[in-house]
Amino acid sequence: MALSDRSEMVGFPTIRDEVTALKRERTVEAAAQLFYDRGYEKTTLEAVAETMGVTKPFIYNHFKSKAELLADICTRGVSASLVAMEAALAAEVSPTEKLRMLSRGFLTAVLSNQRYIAILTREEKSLEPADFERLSALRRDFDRKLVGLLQAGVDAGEFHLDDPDVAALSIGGLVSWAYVWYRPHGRLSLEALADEVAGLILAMAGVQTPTA
Amino acid sequence: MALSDRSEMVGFPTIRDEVTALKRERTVEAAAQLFYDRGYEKTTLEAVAETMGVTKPFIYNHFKSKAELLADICTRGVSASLVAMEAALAAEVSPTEKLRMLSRGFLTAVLSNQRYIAILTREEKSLEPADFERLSALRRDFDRKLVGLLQAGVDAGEFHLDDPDVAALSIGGLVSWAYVWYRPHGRLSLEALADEVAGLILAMAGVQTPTA
DNA sequence: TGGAAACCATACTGATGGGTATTTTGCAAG
DNA sequence: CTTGCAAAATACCCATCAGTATGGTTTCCA
Repeated sequence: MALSDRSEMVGFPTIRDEVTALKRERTVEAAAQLFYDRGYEKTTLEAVAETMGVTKPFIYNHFKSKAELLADICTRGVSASLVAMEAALAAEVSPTEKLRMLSRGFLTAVLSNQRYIAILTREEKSLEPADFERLSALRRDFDRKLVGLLQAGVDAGEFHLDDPDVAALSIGGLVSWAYVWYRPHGRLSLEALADEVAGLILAMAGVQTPTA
Repeated sequence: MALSDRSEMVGFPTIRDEVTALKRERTVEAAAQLFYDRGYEKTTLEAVAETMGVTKPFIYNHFKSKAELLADICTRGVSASLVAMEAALAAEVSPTEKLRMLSRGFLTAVLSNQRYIAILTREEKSLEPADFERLSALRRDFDRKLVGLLQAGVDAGEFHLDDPDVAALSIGGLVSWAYVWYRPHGRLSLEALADEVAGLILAMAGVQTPTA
């Protein structure tokens, strides 16, 4: 109502918006930690608020429902994976090197978003139908692109695969499942792990290079 | 109290016990279907009872809590996987053939227990701590045995792997994740799928056999 | 410095659902 | 037919929690 309504000046004002964004971010982080540790349905928004030192209405000022918070969390892991996919596909290298890049980038995306990936996997039934559909579409997009990459490698004579569809699903599963067993301070660094896994995936694709 | 108390005559009486077992089994099946479709926390025991044409106390006559029902469901998938593992290890064949047997058997176990595996993966946070620990131990046992098999293959010069631990986790993930994408009446039969996946896993292990 | 608006806390509501006390039913033996 | 018992149904309790109405407090600007 006020004349000095800033919300119309798109792209301009910031301080306030940045504060708002920060609060959203902190809320997502706190919620993700608890959803990851205890599960979505067993986590109350009051518990989330408590770990942040605020109360429930604080959350409702930034998210319209618990499910919206969940959707925000779930979107992150999928988006990161898709970014890795796009980066690999955009590189001007052979299919073999694209698959290596993808494997490393995808695993890195999954593991540096471990909580978010875990929550998506476990709690997808709690998403609003619209969000569920949106995320499913992103996953299908990822799978489609992976099949395309594998097929290109087969056509180029670099990969040897009977069935690129099954291979794509297998690779997707191998990497996606890593959220289950990965521990941040384990024996191998994320880098070393990414190299190992990329080697396994290339071997699976039938690339004619004996294991490094 | 009655003199003719049959419950003491272990190994004998059956009809009544079989009826009880049947009721438990039907309850588990109905619950698994709903837990799988809607999620554990979003499924009420009343809904489970309704699909069976009974009411809630019926369930409480056979299970002491909702969590016990969940534990029963979750145990099935892990047990089936372990059976497949034992069968492969017991066979008197080369590591390569053991790994092929294991791959086929493990995938078959996962996919013919698709609902149970999905529920275990998604709802493990809702298990009683004791059940969670018991199932975690079974999974660790499975992983340990898989590492052992891979190491034996490396030692025999049949497999070529830098890091059997990472390879074991990768194989475990590849197969376990299949519950996500498998559809019973899809393009490939379970048999054909098992062959495909076994081929991919052998390639990943560095077995020197060009893809079939 | 005044004033308003955004923001957040306190306190509440309403519905849901796990679990149970009590009653009823049905079956089996006498 | 009747008595007895197991098992299931009806009806209930109560703790929990998503979401909200209201009132105080800080912040931002004139």
